Amino acid sequence: MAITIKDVAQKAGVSVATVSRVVNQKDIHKVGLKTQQRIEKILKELGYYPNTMARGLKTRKTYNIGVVFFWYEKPSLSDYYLTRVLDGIISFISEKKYNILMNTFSRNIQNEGVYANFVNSGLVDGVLAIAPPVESRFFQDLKQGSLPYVLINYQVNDPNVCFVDCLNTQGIIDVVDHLLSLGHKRIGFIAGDIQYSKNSLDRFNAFKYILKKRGMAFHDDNVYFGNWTEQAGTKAVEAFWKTKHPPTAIIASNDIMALGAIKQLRKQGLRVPQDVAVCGFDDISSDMTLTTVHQPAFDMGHEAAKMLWSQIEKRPLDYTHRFFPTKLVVRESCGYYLKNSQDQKTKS
Amino acid sequence: MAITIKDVAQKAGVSVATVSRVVNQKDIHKVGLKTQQRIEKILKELGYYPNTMARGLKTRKTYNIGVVFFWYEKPSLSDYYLTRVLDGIISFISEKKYNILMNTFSRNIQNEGVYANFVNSGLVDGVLAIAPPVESRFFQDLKQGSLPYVLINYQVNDPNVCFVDCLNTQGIIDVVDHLLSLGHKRIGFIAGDIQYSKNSLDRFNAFKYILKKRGMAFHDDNVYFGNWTEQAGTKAVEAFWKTKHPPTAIIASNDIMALGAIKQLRKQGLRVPQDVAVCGFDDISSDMTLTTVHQPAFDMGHEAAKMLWSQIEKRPLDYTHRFFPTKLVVRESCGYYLKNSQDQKTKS
DNA sequence: GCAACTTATTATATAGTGAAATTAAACCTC
DNA sequence: GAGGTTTAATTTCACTATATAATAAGTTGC
Repeated sequence: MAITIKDVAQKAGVSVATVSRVVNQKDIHKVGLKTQQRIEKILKELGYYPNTMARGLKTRKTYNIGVVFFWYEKPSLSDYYLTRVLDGIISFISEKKYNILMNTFSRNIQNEGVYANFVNSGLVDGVLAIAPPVESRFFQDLKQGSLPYVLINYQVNDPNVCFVDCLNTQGIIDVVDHLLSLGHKRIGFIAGDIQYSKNSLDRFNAFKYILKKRGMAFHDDNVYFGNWTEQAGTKAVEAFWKTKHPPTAIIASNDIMALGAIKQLRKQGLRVPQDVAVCGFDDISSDMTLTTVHQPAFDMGHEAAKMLWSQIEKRPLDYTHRFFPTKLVVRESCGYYLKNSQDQKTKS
Repeated sequence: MAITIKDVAQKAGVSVATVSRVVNQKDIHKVGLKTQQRIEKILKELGYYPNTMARGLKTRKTYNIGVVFFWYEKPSLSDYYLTRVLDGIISFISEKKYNILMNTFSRNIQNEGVYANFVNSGLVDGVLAIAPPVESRFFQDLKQGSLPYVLINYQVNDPNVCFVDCLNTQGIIDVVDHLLSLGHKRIGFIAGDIQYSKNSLDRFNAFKYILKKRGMAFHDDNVYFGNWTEQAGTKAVEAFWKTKHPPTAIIASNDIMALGAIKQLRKQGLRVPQDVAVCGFDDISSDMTLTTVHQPAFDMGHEAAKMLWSQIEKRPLDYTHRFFPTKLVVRESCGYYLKNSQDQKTKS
């Protein structure tokens, strides 16, 4: 059995209240100096560590923050900008002496009650939700609960709800404009899943918007709806090249799908970027040749954590929303100027 | 204020014990069917969720497992095989309905008391430690505590201590033999920090061992002791090329340092692999051209989690140690045959 | 046939669980 | 004895476990 505050009190010949004061250095002026020192000595001798459960029960404070992310086929951090978001969160939160309680839910299966339990069980002081599914039960439970929370990569119209996001629309505009400036007339788009992902929807809408604004036609058969995986990228290329007019450039809603697309293009004997230009989104930096839209994931995680912390500790909040600019990173995968779609030349 | 079991009991006109039985489905035969149904209805109506703190206090069970990793300059998941280890852990643990409580400590600073607090606070049912520092205070606290724990990437002689590791020695032997077979006579070695990392030490010792066994000379000035970072890789190359006899091949103790080395080599006008062959360790797959030793990080994480879970749930444990084989992955960064160190040709 | 006694079922009351807050009390000092 | 300092006792937090009580139905003895 572990040492309790009672044991310490008994050995010191004082009450538990006195020990508690010394341990927490709270109302310490109510404890005499010599008793204080005696208790401190015994604390070390016995190796006492307060029980978090008991303390949490009384104080309603756990120093845990819940971090939730969602998966498609299986939970995974690897294939994702997710890791950098987490790094940002960790860097802020660990400095503030909080723990991170990680939890992950399926994006498709709506486990009734599981979310609510997580939110209402008193295990965490607040929640950071990374790219939660649209219209999800999870989101409802979060709203109904009394816990502070911050959404990452999700925008809400409610001015009271805290979130951080990147400027998806501008990111897509940049990459489309870049491709147009290279002379591309027909751009394929690989979307993430529109149904569950807010980011995906935003990026897709931005794509349609900017095409129209630039006076370009939008072709249904040059769009593929994937699920963020590499396989989705390969499938998209297969689909595009079954149509009469395959694109000369492809924008994928994330880097993973872009890499999948490149793989499939090469398999079909097409060169990147000579035959087809490919761009991604996220900048996961696992491939140093991919043109992509950089998302400042670390900063977003850091800022979200800060927002949550401010709420938990009841500090003044400068803003409830925060948008981060993206940055177009031009690399080799679309670095060529296109005279026309038949005859392609390299730019010196 | 959140709904408590008392509220439910009051509304249902029964005692709290009865409600507890229904909530946990424990000793449920002691509750009449109609009372059961009535309570279940009220449970939903009021939206009751048990308080984890109160429950944990009584039952001594939290359904949290602590995952600890260590950093050098700042906490980070990105630059590492760490992410895959975590994926393995998550994949097992989330299926078992446990939460992951992540905590990270500095490798250099020994924060007295902090580890012990983490181990003894009753917040977690067990601990997974990823590559803990050698001879660390953390390790002592873990041993002294009564929590079950499993070490990842750390071997201990004690048959009662659970750990998983990869076969570092064989990995290094494979890569050395590969380089020797390509004709290299002078191999540089970039070690991780020997002082704090068990893996690093094992790999370095393996390197010395196999050189001797193959009848090759070991040169002190062809060894550099880094700290796993990219910068360490660049520094190593700088150091090697200041000596009289720079190596024709370099083995780095992890991929990050190998990539740093390649960067610096190119900066100095040397070609990889034509002029210098470079190999890494881990297979972080952020660069598809690097020859490296693959470490089955996912499986290791998965297995470690399973071991821990078995201990926590008092299931029979098949073994306390588990070693995973590595696999040499030959890619471009060392793909050439060397006739002699002056005159190099490519193999067709 | 009725009280008394079983036996099984169902519900309640009570005692922890460790720590913190609140209230009460003891102890000085002047 | 007032006033301040220091310590103690008690209650609270939400929940679970254990022991005990109540209830009901059936069985037996006389």
